Amino acid sequence: MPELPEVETVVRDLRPLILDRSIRRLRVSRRKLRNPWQAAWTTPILGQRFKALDRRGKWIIARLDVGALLLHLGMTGQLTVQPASSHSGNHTHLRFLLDNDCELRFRDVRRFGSATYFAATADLDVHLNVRLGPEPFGVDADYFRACLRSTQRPLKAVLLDQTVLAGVGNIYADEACHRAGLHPARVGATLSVPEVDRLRLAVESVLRAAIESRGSTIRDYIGGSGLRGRFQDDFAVYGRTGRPCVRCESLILCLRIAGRSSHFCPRCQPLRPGRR
DNA sequence: CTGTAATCCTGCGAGC
DNA sequence: TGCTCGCAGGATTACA
Repeated sequence: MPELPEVETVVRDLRPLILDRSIRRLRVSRRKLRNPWQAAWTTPILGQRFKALDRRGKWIIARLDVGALLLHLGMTGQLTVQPASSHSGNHTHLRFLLDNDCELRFRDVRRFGSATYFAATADLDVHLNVRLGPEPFGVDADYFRACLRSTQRPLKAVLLDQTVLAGVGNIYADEACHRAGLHPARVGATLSVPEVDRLRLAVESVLRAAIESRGSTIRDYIGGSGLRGRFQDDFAVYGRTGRPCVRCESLILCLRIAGRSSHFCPRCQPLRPGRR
């Protein structure tokens, strides 16, 4: 669920709520996340303070005095700070009690999320760098052109590939293709240089706009302070199958591309490059 | 090597 | 109303 704009919003929300706060206690549910929390990680983090909160792609890095926590929200993850006395919903898997009687809570219905403690931040950097390409802002034009020129995969698959760009998911891949006027099934290598450049700028602009709106809430997503996002109101194609294109009024179609539902306007985003 | 499909999990809406 | 089916924002692995 959460893609880059949602994760960025969570991180921004949480910074003033947890930085320089120490961890008094950690409670772990018995249900296992994708990477089950190891009992051996609990004692080392007790008493430590949150020193920084960063985002890399869709990953959240909470740096402690020693080492760091690496979190991923998966499809339904929620990371919030609430008074420790308040009711924590079901599927709350981690509860970090802070020194101000608030709790940092990790809730995840589908349990596709993960939380890991790295005692050595060098290990964490390696872990991230082998999985992730550059952040999708200010991307080098030659790099992105090379990524597309060398592949037979559809655009949709390239945009979802975290080793090409870190942070784009299904929603923003579709929205970026629409902004660029490119069909999501177009094969990467068939794009002209201006088309590739258009796509790179479209990705950047849609992500910036979504961050401005605190991300998109379809169902589960909430920010670190519990607020919903607003960008779902600005979707041009995602989840708008059968409704008119906001630009040309053609009906939005939905196809399965690269294993994911992909929404596009057949007129604004022709599969065969015609005049446009 | 490159690209696609199955897998992990729960909840919800559509359709019968 | 109640049931089953298919699908959902992600990442990893296993396979063609």
